[in-house]
Amino acid sequence: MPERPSDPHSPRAPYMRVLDALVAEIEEGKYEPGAKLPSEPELAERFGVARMTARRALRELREQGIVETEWGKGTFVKRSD
Amino acid sequence: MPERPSDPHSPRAPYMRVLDALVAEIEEGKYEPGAKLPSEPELAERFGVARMTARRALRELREQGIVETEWGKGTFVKRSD
Amino acid sequence: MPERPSDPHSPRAPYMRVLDALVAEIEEGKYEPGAKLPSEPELAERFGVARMTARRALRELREQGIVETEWGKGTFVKRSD
Amino acid sequence: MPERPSDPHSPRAPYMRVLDALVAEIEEGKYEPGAKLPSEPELAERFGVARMTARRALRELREQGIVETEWGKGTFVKRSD
DNA sequence: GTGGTCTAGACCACT
DNA sequence: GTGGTCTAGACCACC
Repeated sequence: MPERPSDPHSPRAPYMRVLDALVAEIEEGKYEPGAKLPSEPELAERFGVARMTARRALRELREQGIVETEWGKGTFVKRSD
Repeated sequence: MPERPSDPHSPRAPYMRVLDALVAEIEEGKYEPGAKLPSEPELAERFGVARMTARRALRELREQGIVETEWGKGTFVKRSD
Repeated sequence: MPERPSDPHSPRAPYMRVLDALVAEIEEGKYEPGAKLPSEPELAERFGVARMTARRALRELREQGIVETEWGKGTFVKRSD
Repeated sequence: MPERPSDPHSPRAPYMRVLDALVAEIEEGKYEPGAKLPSEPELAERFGVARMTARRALRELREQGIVETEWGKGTFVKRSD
């Protein structure tokens, strides 16, 4: 449950828009546990942001324990939810 | 299977982990001058990395003058330390 | 299935046994045009030969224009049969 | 797509083809001292090789002291020729 | 957006 | 059966 409504009145960093969208899609089950998220370039293009921004969103997801990243392979939704 | 093939948060890149381990073992005398190091596939399996990563560590050892590589034979600890 | 029985009386180089078997399988359609042949280690194990022997058979197939090899990818049955 | 990504029968490995071409262009003055070489992905596409192969050629140029690489910026022809 | 590192797998050249 | 090179793609650290 997103306790983070994207309030257009409160300035919100672009990476949070990506983050929120990914969190929502994971919760909706679009990306099931174990599934691979889109690559950084794909996320960047899809959300119309710089690659750094996509990376930052993924890092946030990682630090929140929602996904796991494996070098050279990709970023995956954690199974141990 | 290695539980965590490589931790992106680790302060040292995977190839440095392999490098450090080999340097330590050579210094400890596990591999004496003239001795043959394990083959690249063996190192890869032992450290849970791709062969290219094992190769990267061996290249570093070679450039540091610690080992010598002979085509089709293997990598050996240098005698002229 | 092998229409080229390996006659123990006529001395036949080991690589030719592999070669004959592969030619037969390609003609039988086991490997269709564009299909990937087994890798060198796989052929070596399957026929109980050294890897060099498997390689030599593949090279022969290549020189006969039956297959094409792409570096880093594999060996494939030619489409322009 | 490149018609023949790399010919295994070629006397020179693919990375040497890239290396030779770059050396020639630098000597011809196409890239003057201080100039930036094309990026790795660009070289890879131009020569029809994998990025690692383009990198291999650049590494050779670097070790020969012909170019310098700056992190996150690019590879440049050395001024102190 | 670059160069740096990594995965996983293939074939090549040589001993 | 080793080290050498290659493919095709990923993420990382830095500018």
